[in-house]
Amino acid sequence: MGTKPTLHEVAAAAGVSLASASRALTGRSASPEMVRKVRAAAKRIGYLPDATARSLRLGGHRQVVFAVDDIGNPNYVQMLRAIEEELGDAIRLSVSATGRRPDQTVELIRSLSMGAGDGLIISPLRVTPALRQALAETVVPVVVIGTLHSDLGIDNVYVDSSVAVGMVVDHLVAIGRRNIGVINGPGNTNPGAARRAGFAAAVRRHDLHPSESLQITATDFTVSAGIEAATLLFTRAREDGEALDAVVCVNDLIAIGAINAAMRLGLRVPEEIAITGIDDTEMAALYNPPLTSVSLQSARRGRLAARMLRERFADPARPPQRESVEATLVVRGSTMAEAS
Amino acid sequence: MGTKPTLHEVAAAAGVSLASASRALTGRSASPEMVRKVRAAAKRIGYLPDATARSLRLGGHRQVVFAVDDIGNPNYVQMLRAIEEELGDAIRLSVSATGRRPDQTVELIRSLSMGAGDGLIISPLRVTPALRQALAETVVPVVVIGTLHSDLGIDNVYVDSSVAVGMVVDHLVAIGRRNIGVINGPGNTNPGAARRAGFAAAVRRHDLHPSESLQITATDFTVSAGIEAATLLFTRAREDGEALDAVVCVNDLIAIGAINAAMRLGLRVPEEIAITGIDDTEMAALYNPPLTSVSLQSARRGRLAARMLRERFADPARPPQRESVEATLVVRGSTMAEAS
DNA sequence: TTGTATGCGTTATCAT
DNA sequence: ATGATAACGCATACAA
Repeated sequence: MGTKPTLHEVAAAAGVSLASASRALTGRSASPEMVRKVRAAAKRIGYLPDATARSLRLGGHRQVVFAVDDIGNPNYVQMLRAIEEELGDAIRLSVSATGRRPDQTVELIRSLSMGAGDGLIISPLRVTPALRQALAETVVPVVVIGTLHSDLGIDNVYVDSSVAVGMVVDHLVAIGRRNIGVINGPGNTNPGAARRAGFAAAVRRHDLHPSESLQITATDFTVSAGIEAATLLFTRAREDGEALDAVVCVNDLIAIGAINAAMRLGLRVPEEIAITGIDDTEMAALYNPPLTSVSLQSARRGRLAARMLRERFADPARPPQRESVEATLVVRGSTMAEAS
Repeated sequence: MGTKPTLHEVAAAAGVSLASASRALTGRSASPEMVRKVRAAAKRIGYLPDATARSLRLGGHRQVVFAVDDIGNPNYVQMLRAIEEELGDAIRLSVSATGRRPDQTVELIRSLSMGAGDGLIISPLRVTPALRQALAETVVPVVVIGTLHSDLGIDNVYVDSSVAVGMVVDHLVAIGRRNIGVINGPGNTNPGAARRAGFAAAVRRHDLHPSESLQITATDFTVSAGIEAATLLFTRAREDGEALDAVVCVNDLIAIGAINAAMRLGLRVPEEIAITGIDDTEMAALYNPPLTSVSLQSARRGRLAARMLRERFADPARPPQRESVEATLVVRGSTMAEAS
C-alpha cells in the first residue's frame, strides 16, 4: 500500500491483461466495459501513470535544467524567459533553486548523471573549487552564465560587469559629480568582487579619492539591504560632513533601496544626489525617478546559453564555446533631470 | 549519423560490452584503459546519455509542470517561487509558457499523457470549452489556480478577485473620493471579467454613477497598456470636463502605467488623483509613491496548489479539493499621503 | 575487472 | 477487442 502502484497491478486488480489496461487508460481501442473496469481498478488502488516510463517508451523530449540561486531575482527571470523561448517546445525546461544550501549546485551537476536532465544551464554566484571539479568531470553538457576560466572546457557566456561600474562612474563624472559614494554587494561573490574592482579602477582613473566612509557594503543584493546600507551611508556622510553628490549601487535592487532611503531623509534625486544601478531591470525604466542603469543583457545571455546547449546537443564533439555580451549604459532620470 | 547515438553503439565502437561502457562512463569499477577507450569512443560518435532512461532505471523523481501564459509576470513569478519551495528537492519542477498560442494549455494537458510530467499546475487566463473537456478527461493530476466550476472534479485554489475590486472602491469612498474612473483589462479573460463585474457591483453599492467615458479598457495587463489607457482616460476627462479624483486599475502593472501617465500630464498622486492596483506585487511596496493594492496572495496560492498536488500523489483516490484565499487591502501612498 | 542477462514501467506489434 | 511479448536506453546482480 505504501509503494507506488504500477500498471501491472492495475491489470491484476481488474483481472485483465497489461496491454488492455494500458489501452483502457489511454483510450486507444477498448470496449466501454473494459474502460470502466480498468478505470475503477486504477482509482481503487490509487494508480498514477509514471511519466518517466511513458517518456522513455514514447521517445520523449530532452530536458534541460536552469539552476539559479533565487528564481525571484528579476535578472534571472529575464534569463528564464529568454531560455524558455529559445529552447522552444521541443525541449522541456526545469527550474531549480540552488540558493537554499551552499554547493547545492554541485549536487545538481552530479544528479544530472542520475537522469535529472540532459543538459544544464547555471549562473552561479560563486565558483567554488568543488564546483570547478564537478564541471571538469561532468559528462552531460553544462553551460555556465558568468565568469569562468576558459581552460575548464565548459561552454560559457559572460559579461564584464567591472566595466559596467566604470561606465556609470564615467557618466557621473561627465555630468559633474565628483563626490561619489558606492554601495557594494557581498564581496565573496563573483559579481560582487568584479564590481568592487571596477569601482576601484574607475575612481583611480578619474583621480577621485572617495573617503572610506563613503564606500559601504550591503549585506545582500536586495532592496531592503540597499535601504539599510544607504541610510547608513547618508547619515554617516552628514555627520562626518563629507560632500556626497552621487551613489553608485552595484545592482538595481540596491539602487531602488537607496532612492527610498534618500527620499525618507529628504534628499532630492537627482538634484542633490544622483543614484545609479546595474542590470537595467524592467523596474528601472518604470521607477520614479527612472533609474540610470547599465544593461547586462540578461535576456540575451540567457538566449545565447540556451542556443549553445542546443548546438551542443546537435554536435557533442565540437570545441567549447565562449561568448561575451556588451554592457550598455542607459541614462535616465535618477542622474539627470529630464529635458523639458 | 543523424540519429541519436546510444550507449549500445558506444560499446560497439569501443569494442567492449554494454556493461563495461556503462561503468566506464559512470566511473564505477573500470580499468583506466577501459575508461580511456570508452570515453574516446563516446566523444568520437557524439554520445550523450539519455536522461529519461537513466531516470527510469534509477527510480527518478516525480516531475510536475507549471504552466502559465507569461513567465515574466511578477504574479506568476511569486507563484513559481512558492511552488518550487513547497515541492522541495524530491520533485522536479518544469515551467512552460502557454501564451504563445491559444489553447496551448490543452495541448499541454494532453501531452502529459505522453510522459511530459507526473502532475500539472495551471493558472489559465481563460477557461475554454476545450480546456474544460481536457480537464475532465485527464488521468494525470492537475491543479487549477483560478476560477473553475466545481463539478469538474479538479483540485482547485481560487480567490475572488471581484471582491478585491470592491475593497479598493470601498477604500476610495471612505477617504472621500467619489469621482472614480476605472481601467479594466481585456474582458475575455477570467480575471478581466471578474474584476469588471466587481467594479460594477461596487459603484452600484455606493450609488456612484461614473460616466461611461471614465470607464476604459486597456488592451493588456501590462505597464505600457496602462500608460496608453490612462493617458486616454485623463485627457478625455479633461476635455469633457468630467470630475475625476481616483482611478481603479485592475492590476499593479496597469496602475504603475497610470501613475506614469498622470505624472507626465502633471497630475499629482495622490493629492489630485488617487490610483490603486491589484496583486500587491513586490514593486507596489517599493514604488514611488507606494501603490495601494489588494493582495491576492499569489505565493500562498502557489504553495497551496503545490501542496494539493503532493497530497494527491500521496492519495490519488481522495475527493477533489477546493481551497480559497482571502483578498486583503494594503493601503499605501498612492491613495493617502503618508502620515508625517 | 569484464561480460551476460534481467528488469525499471510503459506502449506498440503481432497474433488470436 | 483482447492477450502475450518485444522494445525504449540504461544500470546492476551475477557469473566468469
